[in-house]
Amino acid sequence: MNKINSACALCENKNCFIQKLPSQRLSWVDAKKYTVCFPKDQNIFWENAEVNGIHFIKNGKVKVFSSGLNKKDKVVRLAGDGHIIGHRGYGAEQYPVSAATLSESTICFIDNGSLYELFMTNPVFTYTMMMFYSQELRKSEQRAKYNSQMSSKERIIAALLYAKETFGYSQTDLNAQILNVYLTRSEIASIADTTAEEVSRTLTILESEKHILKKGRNIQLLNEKKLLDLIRDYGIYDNADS
Amino acid sequence: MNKINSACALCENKNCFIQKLPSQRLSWVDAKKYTVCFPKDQNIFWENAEVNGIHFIKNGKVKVFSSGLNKKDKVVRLAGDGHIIGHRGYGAEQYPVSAATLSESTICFIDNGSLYELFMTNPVFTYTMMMFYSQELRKSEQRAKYNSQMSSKERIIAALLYAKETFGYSQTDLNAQILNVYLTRSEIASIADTTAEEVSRTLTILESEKHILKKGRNIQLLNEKKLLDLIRDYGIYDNADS
DNA sequence: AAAAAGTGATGACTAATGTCATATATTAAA
DNA sequence: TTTAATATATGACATTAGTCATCACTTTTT
Repeated sequence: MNKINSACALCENKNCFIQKLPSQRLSWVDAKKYTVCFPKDQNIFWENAEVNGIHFIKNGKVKVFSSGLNKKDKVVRLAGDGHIIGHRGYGAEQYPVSAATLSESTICFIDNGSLYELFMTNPVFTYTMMMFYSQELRKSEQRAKYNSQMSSKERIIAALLYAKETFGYSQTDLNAQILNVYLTRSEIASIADTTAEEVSRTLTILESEKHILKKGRNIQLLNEKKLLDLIRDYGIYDNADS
Repeated sequence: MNKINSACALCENKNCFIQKLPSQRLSWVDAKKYTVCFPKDQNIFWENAEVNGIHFIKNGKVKVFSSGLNKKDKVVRLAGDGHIIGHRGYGAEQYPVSAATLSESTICFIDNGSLYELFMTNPVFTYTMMMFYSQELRKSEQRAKYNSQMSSKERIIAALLYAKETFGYSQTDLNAQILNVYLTRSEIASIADTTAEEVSRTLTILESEKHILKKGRNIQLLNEKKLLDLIRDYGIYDNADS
């Protein structure tokens, strides 16, 4: 967790939201931001903690989740390079969710005050940010819709494709389409709104149907298009863009 | 559907978002907006139609819904006086949802171009709007969370309380807490992510438990607090504000 | 290497809730 | 008013998916 600030202008991550600011503004951000490298499986912020700003993922893998009372945690979102986290809390007193790293991750933080200054002086930036929220809202409700209409099997497939969408395939073995993230059965279950047992069973079925291959802790998607076809009726990826 | 424009400055609805603009800006809006009175059960906009702007409910009752393929429509949101509709679509090509009136409603419309001008020249307005989106996102995910953790009975109670939250009680009989909106069993089911039959059954049970009273087409909440207690564990109304 | 902790797979069982069928109200239309 | 159309209530049944229990397999710790 060392502070490792560097100049936004030189940042290799051009998907970052901050890059949408006028370039002369970037050095101002450099002075305000706070960049930290988190090891794997570390909380970035906690549900119900005070909201102090927004986090920008320079690189890494993050899950955003909220805790049910009796039941297990619910993974609300996966986020990777260039994505924002903590924006759900922005404008509220406390975070409605927690965030934790799924792998070592470098994350930049900008505090509320600095953000407000940016928002007040850069209408296009603010507008872009607002459009991002609008899009997130659409996605959230899209997901709510298919959660209520899909079978557990379909939701599990959707969760696998979502993980692929967010983190892509492993770069070590480019030909094999191996998900570039390790998620426990419980975590997949949580994304897919079901139980770990159901995920185990379903993955076994999907493997027997030659849709996936379980490779140790990792999952290979043998035919992404076919998987997509199994759930396409719901129009999930119609307005996908992240 | 007559155009019935009037001055925003004189509008009795002070909850409207437009009222957050500097007062000298309101007459500018007057020239741009388009106010229409819709009869009951009329579509305001359609899913997949081109998005041309945002609608502001001056007064009335509206449901926002999206159509599943095989299954029935899903009610995404209820909206009343002062609420915005169509903001989900803003920034996208097409509306992800439809909106229809549940009662006669007067609705003001502002086109994309005018909105953009407002957003570029009124940072506080834009910021407020962004915070609204942020809040809607929190609510949407809060709802997704409890949809996945509550029983159907609890979700139906939550739907009733949501209708109360949005439209309040009937003004004709102030002492009786009669929901100020008529929703079919199917519509309630759609809000509560269940079936019309389950709603019928559950309402009968809730009546036998003296929590509600079915009065013809309307529903009376006999003890709102008790109903709230039945679902409070989920923290649904913790950050409620609409 | 052995032990312990965590994770995954799978069978048996249960409970919740969706589906279907039918009867009954209620509202709208003829 | 009669008829038709729509909405609601309720029973019987089917099915999905959750729960519990057990075993096997991995990874980490000692």
